[in-house]
Amino acid sequence: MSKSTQREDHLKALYALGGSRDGESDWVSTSQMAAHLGVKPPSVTAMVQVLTELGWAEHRPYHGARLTHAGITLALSLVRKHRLWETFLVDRLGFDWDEVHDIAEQLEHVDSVELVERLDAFLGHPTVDPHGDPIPKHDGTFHPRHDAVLLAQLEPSRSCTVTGVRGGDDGTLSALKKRGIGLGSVLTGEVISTLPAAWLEQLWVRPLTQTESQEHG
Amino acid sequence: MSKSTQREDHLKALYALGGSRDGESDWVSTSQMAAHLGVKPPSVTAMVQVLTELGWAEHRPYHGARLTHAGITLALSLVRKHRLWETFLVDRLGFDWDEVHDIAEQLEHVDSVELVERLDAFLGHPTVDPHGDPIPKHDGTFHPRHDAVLLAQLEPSRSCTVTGVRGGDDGTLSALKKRGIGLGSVLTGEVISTLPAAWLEQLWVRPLTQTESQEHG
DNA sequence: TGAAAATGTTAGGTACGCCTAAACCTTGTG
DNA sequence: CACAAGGTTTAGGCGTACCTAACATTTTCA
Repeated sequence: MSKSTQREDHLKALYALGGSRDGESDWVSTSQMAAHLGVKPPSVTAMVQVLTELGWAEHRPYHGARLTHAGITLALSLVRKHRLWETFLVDRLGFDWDEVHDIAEQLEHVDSVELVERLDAFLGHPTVDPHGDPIPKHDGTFHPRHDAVLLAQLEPSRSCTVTGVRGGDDGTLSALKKRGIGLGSVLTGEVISTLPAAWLEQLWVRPLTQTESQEHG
Repeated sequence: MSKSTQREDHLKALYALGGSRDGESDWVSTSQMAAHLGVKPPSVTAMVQVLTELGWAEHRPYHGARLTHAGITLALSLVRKHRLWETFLVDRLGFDWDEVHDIAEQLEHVDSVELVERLDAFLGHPTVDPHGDPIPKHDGTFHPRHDAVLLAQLEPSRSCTVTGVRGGDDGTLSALKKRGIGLGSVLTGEVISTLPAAWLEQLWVRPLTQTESQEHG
């Protein structure tokens, strides 16, 4: 595809690993990025230097890199594209939520602003993607996530329903599916205690109300 | 995008210029391809040699190149993808038919067989794209084109309706739109005589029956 | 605190796809 | 039938993005 596909991938890695709390992105090491992207650290160093020249990242040698404001804005537009395409693939084409990441990865690099906006409208301006992750709006802001907390933060033995999966690489997603867990699944206290500990930091859930809990025993 | 995007583009150029009558493709010169693709002839020579090694084309130095059977099959699957995406863009996202070529060009390089088949089903297994061009089936065969002939082959002063546009680069398409001509437009003898001669070889039309003609004077 | 271990960057090399310039057919015409 | 004009291929280079190996820095902990 286009020349800038790799730049975009590195930008996204920087966002995926460094996040953006209050418009500031965290420092990320080049080897972290390398692992995330499946390339070797020297390649990342080189690309980070390009991103720096473009004003999308800053690089402190031997310490790491992080996105600038301009970089965050750009990364959010990529995330937006990615999640809109995932929504299309699942809601309209009937893919399972654990199959769509790689395809969306390719679709998100298609270069057309008009396309993204029309896709958004076609999908009815969705606020979350099939993994429950929020879809950034055109201006880069998010729809607020209502009552969701990470499973790890839930009071012990409280029942809840799954509203999202953080990160969401296809490996984890199909593992979840094997256990019969998807968006909207109800998890009771007993079930939760049988889950791999790693998942506690990956599952977004909404605590069930008293009434809802009774329905599920 | 992926490494093979350029190979695919050269393959498509070979198909676009060499066609495929009864499973045989015509010889095409490298400079023709170069002009079509917007690159210089030596680049085409190099790529044609790659396609030859892959078994998708044969190359007679100083004479030209043409697709093998395997190459035709592959080219048809690209054409299929391209036309399905164009159909999606126009029918579902509401683009005009003269805006979609470049976007479809990018979408068609997304690598997923499953995606194409689901898209096809989602669109209701369309047989022609928004330009009226037939969409190859999964097995590489075409739905037969019913009564269509090129405008140049129409009996003089016979009225007809437009069923397709051959080639269909966006320049010609928007010129057509400016004249108010689209799929289904009715052309009378007088109107036809005012059209640029080049279009006579580009417009697929279906002659109107007696009854239909009377409705349009 | 001062190595050893871990991590990060620079150097040098490969593959791909493009370019220009030079060498090479093929062909049409005198 | 030779040779000029045209198009085609080969030769040599450039930019991107990747790699491995060598070098530099930071961190860790004896």
